[in-house]
Formats: sequence, C-alpha cells, structure tokens
Amino acid sequence: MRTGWEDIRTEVLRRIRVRDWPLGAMIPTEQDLAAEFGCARATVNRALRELAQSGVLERRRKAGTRVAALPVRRATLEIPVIRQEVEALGQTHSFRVLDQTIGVPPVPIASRLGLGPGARMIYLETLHLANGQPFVFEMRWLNTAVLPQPAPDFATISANEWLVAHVSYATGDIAFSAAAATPREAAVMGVALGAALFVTERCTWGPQGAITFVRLAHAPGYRVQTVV
Amino acid sequence: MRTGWEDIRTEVLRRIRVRDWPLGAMIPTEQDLAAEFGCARATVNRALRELAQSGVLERRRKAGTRVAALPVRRATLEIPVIRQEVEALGQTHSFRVLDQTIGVPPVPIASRLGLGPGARMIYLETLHLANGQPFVFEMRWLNTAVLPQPAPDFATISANEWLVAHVSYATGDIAFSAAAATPREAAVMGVALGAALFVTERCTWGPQGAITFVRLAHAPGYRVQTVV
DNA sequence: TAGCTTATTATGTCTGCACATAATAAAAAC
DNA sequence: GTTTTTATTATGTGCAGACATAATAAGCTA
Repeated sequence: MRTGWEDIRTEVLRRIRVRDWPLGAMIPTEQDLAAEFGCARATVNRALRELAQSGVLERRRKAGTRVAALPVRRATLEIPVIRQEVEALGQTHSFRVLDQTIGVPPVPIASRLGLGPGARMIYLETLHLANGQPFVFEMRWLNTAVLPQPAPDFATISANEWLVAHVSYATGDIAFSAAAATPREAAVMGVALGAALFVTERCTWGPQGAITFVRLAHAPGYRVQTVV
Repeated sequence: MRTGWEDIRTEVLRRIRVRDWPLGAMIPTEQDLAAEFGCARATVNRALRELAQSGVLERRRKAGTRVAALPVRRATLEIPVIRQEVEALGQTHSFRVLDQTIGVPPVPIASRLGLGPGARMIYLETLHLANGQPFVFEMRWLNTAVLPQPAPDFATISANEWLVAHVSYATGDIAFSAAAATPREAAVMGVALGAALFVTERCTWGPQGAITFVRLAHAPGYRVQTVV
C-alpha cells in the first residue's frame, strides 16, 4: 500500500488534532515531510495545499507552513434552482408571476449592482409554490442592457431557470439574513405580518456587467444546510 | 508569458460563458486541451479539477468531462469565531455567561448529536456583546464525556474559543434559518417579542463522538455573506 | 546604528513520464 | 439474442527534476 496524498492529509490532520503540532505552530517543510513519508514533494504539496484551502493550515512562501491559530471554519453550501429544491422535497413546483414592469430600481439595489441611478430595469415579482403552498416570494431586477434577446415570456419559464440556461456562469455573491414579513409579503405568502422570514439576496454579474439582483423571501420553516 | 493553470481555468470558464461549450456538453480531453494550450496534461488537469470542485464541470473516468447541465452553485462561507467577527466590525467584544447548569438535553438535540436520551451535558447560555450592545445569544450543550479535562471557567474564556483551541478540528454541520424571538430571547437581547432573528445551528463531532450543539440567535440586521 | 543590497530558502508551479482506476465499447462465448 | 470477457480510453495520481516567486535573514555600506 502506497502513501497517497490523501493519506498524508489524514496523517497531518491527525497530528494537529492530537496536538503533536499545536495551534499556531510551524510544521516541517515539504521536503522534510516528503522524506519522512517516502514520497515526492509534489504529493506532500497536494495534501498541504488542500488543508490550507480548508483553513486548517496557513502557508507563506519562504516563511513556511503553520497550523492556523484561530481556525476560520469554511462551510460549503449548495444553492440549487428553486424548482430542483422543491422537487427534492418530493413536492410539485409551480409559480405565478405577480408583476412585471419596467422601471428604475431603488438606489441601494442599483448601487450594489454598480449601475448608475437612471438605469432602467425589468422588475419581476414571482411567487413559487410547492404543492400549491407558497414556498418562496421572489423579487427580481433584470438589467435589460445585458440580457440576451429576445427575452422570453416569464409567465411560462421561471426567470431563475431561463437565466441559468441562457446567461449562465456568471460570478455573484449571496447574502443570507432574517427579516420580518412586510405587508405585501404577508398577503402574498399567507403568513402573519411581521413573521420571521429567511431571506436570500443574490447579485449576479456577467462579462458585460450586472445581470440581476434577486431577493428571495422563504416561507417559515426554511433552512439552509451545509453539505457534509 | 507562459500559460499557467489559472489562465487555462479562465479560458475554459470563458468558453462556457460564451456557450462555445454549451451546458451539458462534453469538452475536449485533457490531452487535446494540453496540446491546444501548449502545456503539460497535469496543468490542464489542475485547472479542470478546480472547476469540477466548484461545480462548473462534471468529470468521470473514461467518460470524460462535461459542462454541468444544471449548475448547482456552490458557495463558500467563512464562519469565524464570534470575537473575531465583532472585532472585524471595529467593535469591542465582550460576553456574559447567563446560565451554566448540568442536565439532560431535549430529545431533538440529543438525537441530532447521536446521543442516548439519558446523556448528561453541560448547558451554557452566553450573551455576546459588541460595543456593549447585544450581538448574539448563544445556547450551547456540551458533552462532558468527551471534553478535555479540566474544563475551564467559561466566564473567563468563551466556550467558542476554548473549544477551538482545545478540541479543535472536528467535523460538523451548520444550518441557517430565521426564527421569531422567544420571550427569553426578546428579554435578553432587548428586541421585540417575535422579532425576526437570524439563527445559526451547529453540531460538532470529534474523534470520540459528539462534542457540542450550539444555537446562535443573532441580533436584527445580521447577515451572512459569501466570500467572493 | 540605520538603511540598502544580496543570498538563502520554502512554497508555487510546470514538465514529461508512468502506472492505476474506472467506465465504456468491442469481441467472444453461450 | 444475451451474457460474459476483454480491450480501450479518459481521468486520477504518482515521481523526479527544474525554475519562479516571495519573504526572510545575512551582509555590507554609509
């Protein structure tokens, strides 16, 4: 049985856990470890690189490698398309477009997307249902300037999926928070005014600039969980 | 200027964005790409491996590499220690232990940690303050069976940090949700009853079993954001 | 002593080659 | 025609060597 990079990763992790190598301490160089494990430096490198990426180690050229002093945990979340999310629960997904207009977005949203204050965008309000029950209330601003033409009928295909299929692979950031249900949200989703809703906000940029801002207000009981 | 693996990753991503390589389509083999870019196969491999890890590509031996059909976005969050989080905002962190007892945890918590119904645990209630204002209300159950002895005075050092420094590097899962403030939370944090709070729940396991369950109720306005 | 320049060194990355592994396609056996 | 066996092939991982890069330490100068 050879020692692969995963074995080395495991062994390094073990030594850290057992405090063979305490928090904040330097660990041997790649060369030394390679000699100890009887493998190439590249193999050790692969193992240590992965550990650094997950926040367990801190590496700097010439300075060497040390065990992270205050290990910042890194968690990975999966953000699926809403339809998939509903269907994964064994329920049926449907949606209704409640509003579709063209107008100027609120300043905070425009500035977050890096757009001027006069930019005109499509505003879209969609209610997603799971087995007919309100699941997510979606408020979306779309940048007409960068959308592929022709734009579809959003009553037929969810903006969510159309974007994934036609704009695709853009960068973006996601933020999670909690908010009290506004009167509109309460009415649309059938919850009490002020109910605690889980809110997801996403900004998406493509090669040509900001594409969309979306705010999702999830029905009570919604949870986001890390992948194990 | 040489072509490094990051250049290749960028170029591959570009081709996917531009739909040179459509969603779900196969892309050339590592060998072909290496020939095209004029580099070693290992370099291409490094680039494609990273893209597969972030969910953009799907790879299978012999079958080849394809662009993910339903791009499940993967986002990475950083979960720092609370003190770090407060100090990163330029504020001063302090905390008060409100309760410390020994008892049997509620069944849902015990079962989530994989413990029997009779397990005795330390229960700890801590209020974290930022510049003297309530920041997080922490409810924590600690498994006495696996804690390193001696346990410290949790009024002096936050359980959060002591665990990181003394138990360290365990696996765990994290869940986010929104909840209405309970009477106790409302009183402790000085918010209205039923206010929308952002809730983080974490289970942590070590080599010898479940270590701790913690529920953090964050003050209104709290956001979790992905690292860009 | 302070400030600048010059080794030194650990990690970062690349190359070219090799073999392992898993999944598919083709061939053979029934 | 169906099942089993045997290539074939793309990715996964390994090795040894090389050079690049960045940060530190040592040495030198003013």
